[in-house]
Amino acid sequence: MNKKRATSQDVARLAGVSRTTVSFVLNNIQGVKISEATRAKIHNAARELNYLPNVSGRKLVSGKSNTIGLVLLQSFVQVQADANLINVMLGVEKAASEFGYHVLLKHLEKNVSSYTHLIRENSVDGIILSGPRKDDENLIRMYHEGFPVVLMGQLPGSDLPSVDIDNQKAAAEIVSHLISLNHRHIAMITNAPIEFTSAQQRISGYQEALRAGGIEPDPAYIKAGNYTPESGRLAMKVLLETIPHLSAVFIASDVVAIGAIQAITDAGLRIPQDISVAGFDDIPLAGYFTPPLTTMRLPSSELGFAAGKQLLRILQGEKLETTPIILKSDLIVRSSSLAKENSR
Amino acid sequence: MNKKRATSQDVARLAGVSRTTVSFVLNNIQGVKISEATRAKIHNAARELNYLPNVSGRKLVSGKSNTIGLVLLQSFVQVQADANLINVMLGVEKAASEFGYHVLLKHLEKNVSSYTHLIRENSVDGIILSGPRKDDENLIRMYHEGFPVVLMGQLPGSDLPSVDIDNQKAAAEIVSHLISLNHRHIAMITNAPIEFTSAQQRISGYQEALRAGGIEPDPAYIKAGNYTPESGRLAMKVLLETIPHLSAVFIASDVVAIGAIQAITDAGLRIPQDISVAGFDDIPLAGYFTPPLTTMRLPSSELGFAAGKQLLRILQGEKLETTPIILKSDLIVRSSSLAKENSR
DNA sequence: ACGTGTTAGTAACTCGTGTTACTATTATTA
DNA sequence: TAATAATAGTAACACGAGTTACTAACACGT
Repeated sequence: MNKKRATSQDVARLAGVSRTTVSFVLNNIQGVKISEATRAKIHNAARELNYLPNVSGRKLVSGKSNTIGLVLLQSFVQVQADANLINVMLGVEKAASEFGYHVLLKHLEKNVSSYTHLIRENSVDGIILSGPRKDDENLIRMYHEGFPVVLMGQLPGSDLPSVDIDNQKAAAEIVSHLISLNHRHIAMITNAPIEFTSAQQRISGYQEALRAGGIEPDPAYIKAGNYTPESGRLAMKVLLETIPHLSAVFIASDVVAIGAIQAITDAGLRIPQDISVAGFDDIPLAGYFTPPLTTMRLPSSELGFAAGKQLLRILQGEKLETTPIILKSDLIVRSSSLAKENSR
Repeated sequence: MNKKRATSQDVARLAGVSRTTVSFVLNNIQGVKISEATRAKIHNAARELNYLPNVSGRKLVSGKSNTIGLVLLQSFVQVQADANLINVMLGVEKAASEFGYHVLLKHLEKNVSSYTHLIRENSVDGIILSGPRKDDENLIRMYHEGFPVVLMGQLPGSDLPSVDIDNQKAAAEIVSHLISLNHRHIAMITNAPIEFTSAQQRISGYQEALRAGGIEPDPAYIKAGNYTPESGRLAMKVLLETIPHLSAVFIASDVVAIGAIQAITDAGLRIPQDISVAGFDDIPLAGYFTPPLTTMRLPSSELGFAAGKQLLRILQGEKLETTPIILKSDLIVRSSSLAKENSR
């Protein structure tokens, strides 16, 4: 059935040389003298036998796996709702394959610290951790023991290498946009439960922008979403019922926003004439919402690519400053936000 | 910096036994007599040293990598637009981890046959191929040489193991739904360029349903989409301009559908009063379109899980019939489809 | 006392590769 | 011509496990 795959021994035999020479030639080792003639013989033999080095053997001696782990700690719903995640993953994969690395995918909803196994058993050389949790004391210890890790998203108070967007600044920017349209009563729905770092940072940005615009933030204006459209619908319903004069809402996730939009429409209000809506993420469908959604575009595949590259640098032994890499996001203005008439 | 990880030799030394004994005990080999006392000593030593077997060493002798490859052949836009893909991926990962396998992720937009390397160099034991191309003659040869492969989606005319939905039946089902609502002039927009198998199968289903309803299919009623909302918008625009009496449209992708919906709305027509719309996929946002979209729900994570499980069965040496595994999809009726008044 | 079994364990080999240290041959120089 | 250097290549070891074939020690029955 399955023909035995050729080993370097087979190549050596066919070329009439030693295995050592084969290794030297095929790996193109510098500073070793081998005649052009034998080199050619070896290359021919390798081609004829369809030889590919067995990675296990190679790994064993090198101690490296040439593989990086991409570990997703998000819950299943969270992963499902994150339309940008696939881009992040492909970005990581792209960075890895440019360096000749493979990507091992791991989803750990529970048993959250078992990713350490991956490194300790030498399945991967390093890990990109998406969705790190604050309560993961394991992680910081690992890092200080020298485990190569790069975080997607930040862990406040730690000095681990990370790649992220500036959530606070991005949130501030889009809320400023709403303020510049004369809105004063601006509510917010978070992307995630408020204990999550990204939610907190986006809240901070929202508050920062309000203060900069001379508006005192009111906690009652903030409701928590949890990734899903339904959570947005419910949060928006509450906001509409409890906040008078509401004229704009910033929803820190496009997916949550579509639920909020439905709640607004169901309440008989028009977007943007009665209420302006701004989202966050710029998922591929955002431009096709009713109405098309003003939002912040995140550089998702760039995030993945940067994280991959950063990890590979670490693996290559480069010493690099541990300042987080922050990529910038762009305000995309569409028709869901509109200058407020003085009426309402 | 990075403390050397313990080897089985270290464990043996600490327990005062030979490495062989350590291997026997930790792998719980049946039919080997080792006293309870030594067993305990070894387990204690292993725990104390935090011992994990190095996979490279293990792979080398076993010839197995305990890893399966998940290879995506879709183009970047195709991946981005496929909101269900992430579920498929997690489904595969779940199946793999239940069997103690890892998942290697590979995206090959070009250089499409280089996935064979993965197996030949022993990086993975088998492959799940998502988005197989018909022109990949490589693939069939590989399969007959005994390479373990499972396809996501079918390759017509081949007998490779595959996991898929019944595209034709699902399309027929949703078109029948439209017919049951008295629609007679039903157009279609494909999910992908028509050379793609899934597009062809869905077209067949559409035509089958029409014929079953006593309607002769008209090629002019079919336009091709290419994964994106924009392609749906353009296709729908053409349909609206060229097809008289049009009262319903089946769009074989929810993402493409949202573009079509925009085109319909832009033309001043109402959904579903003027035109009924049905999609395909039931992406998480489909219930929040304006109006909520009637569509077919695909068992995406089940597809991934089934594919993973099937591959693992093959790797376990089970001989199984090569009939494709077909999972069923469900009609989800929402408000974008409505019975036709006799007026229009 | 002798052979036979059983128990508890180990030495030595294997997997496929990378790499160090060494040798045999030929060419060059004093 | 003898000493030296350069060239072309190899033997032997290492990596960390799994596994086969073997042995030493003791118990048992006759």
